[in-house]
Amino acid sequence: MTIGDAAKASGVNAKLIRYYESIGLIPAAGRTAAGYRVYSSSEVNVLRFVKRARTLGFSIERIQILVGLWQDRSRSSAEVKRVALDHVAELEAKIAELRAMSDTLTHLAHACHGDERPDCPILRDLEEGGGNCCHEPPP
Amino acid sequence: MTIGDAAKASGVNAKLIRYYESIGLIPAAGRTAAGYRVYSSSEVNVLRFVKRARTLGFSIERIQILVGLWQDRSRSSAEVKRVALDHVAELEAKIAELRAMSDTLTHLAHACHGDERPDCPILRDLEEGGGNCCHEPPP
DNA sequence: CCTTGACCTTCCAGTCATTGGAAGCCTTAT
DNA sequence: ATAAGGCTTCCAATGACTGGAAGGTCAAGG
Repeated sequence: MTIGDAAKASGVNAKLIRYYESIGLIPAAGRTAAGYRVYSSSEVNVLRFVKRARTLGFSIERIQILVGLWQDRSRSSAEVKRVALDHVAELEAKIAELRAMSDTLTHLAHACHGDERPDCPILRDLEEGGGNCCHEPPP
Repeated sequence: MTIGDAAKASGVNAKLIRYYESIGLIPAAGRTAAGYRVYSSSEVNVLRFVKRARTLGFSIERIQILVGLWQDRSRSSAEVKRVALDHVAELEAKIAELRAMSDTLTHLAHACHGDERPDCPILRDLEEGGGNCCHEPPP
C-alpha cells in the first residue's frame, strides 16, 4: 500500500499522513527501494483512529496519549476516561465562551433596527465596551 | 501618549497594538522625533472598539469592516446588523460542532467504567470510527 | 557626567493543525 | 519515447497572537 492507498483507506489526506509522521504522531512508515512509503492495514488502522479522534476534537498531543493507551494492553480504562473528560471540560469551556458571545450579539442585533439609518446599538456597545447595557438603569 | 500608555488605557497589549498597525487594522500612529509612537484619545477609542469586538469573537477581517462602518456617518444599521448576524451564524455553527463532540464523548465516557481494567468503550469507538453505536441493534 | 532601569524600536521565530505549491524522481501505460 | 500521474522533499502561508534578541531613548539618582 502506497501513501495514496493508505489515504483512501483511512480517510486521512496523504499530505497529512506525512505531516503526522514528521511530528512523531505515527511512526515512520517503511519504504520501497525507490523511497516510497509503504503501509500495512494495521498502520491504516492507526490512521483511522487518529482521524476519528481529530473528528472528536482531540488535540494531537492528547491523541498521542490515546494511541499510546490504545496500544498498551495493561492500560486502565480510568486513564482513558480521564483524558476524554479533560477534553470534554475544555470543549464545554469553549462552548460556554462562544455561547456568551453569541447571546450578547444576538441580543444586540435584536435591538438593532437594521434599516437605512445609521443609529445602531451594536456599534454603541462596541464603542462603550459593553459595560453599560441599555436595559439597566444607572444607580 | 506612548504605546504603553495607550495599552493601559485601551486594554490592548503594546505588542498587539504594533501588530494591529502592521496588518493595517489601525492606521499607523504618529511618531516623536525619536521614533516613538504617539497616540491620541481617539486612537485609544479605536483600540477599545477593536478589543471589545475581539472579545465578542469577531475576526480581524470583520473588525476592519466594523471599524469602517463605525466611522462612516452614512452607514446603515442594516449593514452593521448583517455583519453581526453573519458572525452569530458562524458562532452557532461552531457551537453545534463542539456540542456534538462533547455529547458523543460524554456518552462514551459515561459508558466507560473508569477502573483499572483495560476494556474501554471510548477506545472502541475511536477504533471503529464511531460508526456502530453500542445501543443500536443491527438491522 | 554617568549609570541604571524602564521604556521604546525593529525583526525573527514559534504557536496549532493543516494546506498549498514548486521542483524533481518513479512507475505505468500508450 | 513520452505522457500522465503518483511519489519525494522542502518551503511558505493560514489567524491572531506571543516571546525574545539586539539596540536606541528617556528620566531619575549618585
